[in-house]
Amino acid sequence: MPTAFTPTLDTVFSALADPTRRAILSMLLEDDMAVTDVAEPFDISLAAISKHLVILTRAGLITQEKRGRVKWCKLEPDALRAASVWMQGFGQFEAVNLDAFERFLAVELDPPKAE
Amino acid sequence: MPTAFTPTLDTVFSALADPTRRAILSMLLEDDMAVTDVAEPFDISLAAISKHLVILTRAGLITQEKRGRVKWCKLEPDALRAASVWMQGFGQFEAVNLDAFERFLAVELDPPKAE
DNA sequence: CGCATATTCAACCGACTGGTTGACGATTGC
DNA sequence: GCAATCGTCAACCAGTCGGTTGAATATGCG
Repeated sequence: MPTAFTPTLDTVFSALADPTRRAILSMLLEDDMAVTDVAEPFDISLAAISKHLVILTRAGLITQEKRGRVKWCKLEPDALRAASVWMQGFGQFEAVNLDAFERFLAVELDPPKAE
Repeated sequence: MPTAFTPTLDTVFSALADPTRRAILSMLLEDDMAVTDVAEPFDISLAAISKHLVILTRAGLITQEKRGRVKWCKLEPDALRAASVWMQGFGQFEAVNLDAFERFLAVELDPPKAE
């Protein structure tokens, strides 16, 4: 049974490290999809896709809901927040010599625009 | 020899997927460090740390410069930009909140500091 | 009911990972 | 010169990863 997974930076970053999984996430940005439809554009087996979806689920990046015999995959972008925050701790790295907390405040007051 | 590494999302995310490597990056936020000093707080061999530093270098997250017999490690936070932008595509996470920052502190700045 | 569809399970495979140890080249300092 | 220090290299190991195939489990449909 799906015990309550507690996504960590480890699981999130390693889930994101695979290009197939990132592509799946991008697809789910458009809309929820069934497992078979997720698999369709890829050249690998359905079982392999199923495993990727398990990994994304354990990372909290998607949820899956079974309706009838179809399992729908839904993006959960909130799971990226902790990782994003972690990275932003490094992002504002100007010449100023800020410690981690000051840097965080700077990010919070003036969030970087993803250009 | 400055082999032109072309850091990809793959290399960056998989570099970030390891807690030891994230801890190293956090340590380098404070200041540049020699390899031996990077290794000091960890319970693993110097050779293992050296391998981690190679992975961080190939991801573009740090650079290393040898002065005398000491090799200095320097954080290169710009390498996070592409990954950060990619993640921003999924969530309009507005300004980060304090909960998220506390998780950042608890999880990532917890590991032992090198003095 | 019986068959097709949707998805996972189980076993297996080769490649990669993170770790070890010991030897090694380079540099420093007595 | 010689010994200690800094860091990497090479070989090895156990475990994980991404993939396969084939069987199994649900569910829907005619």
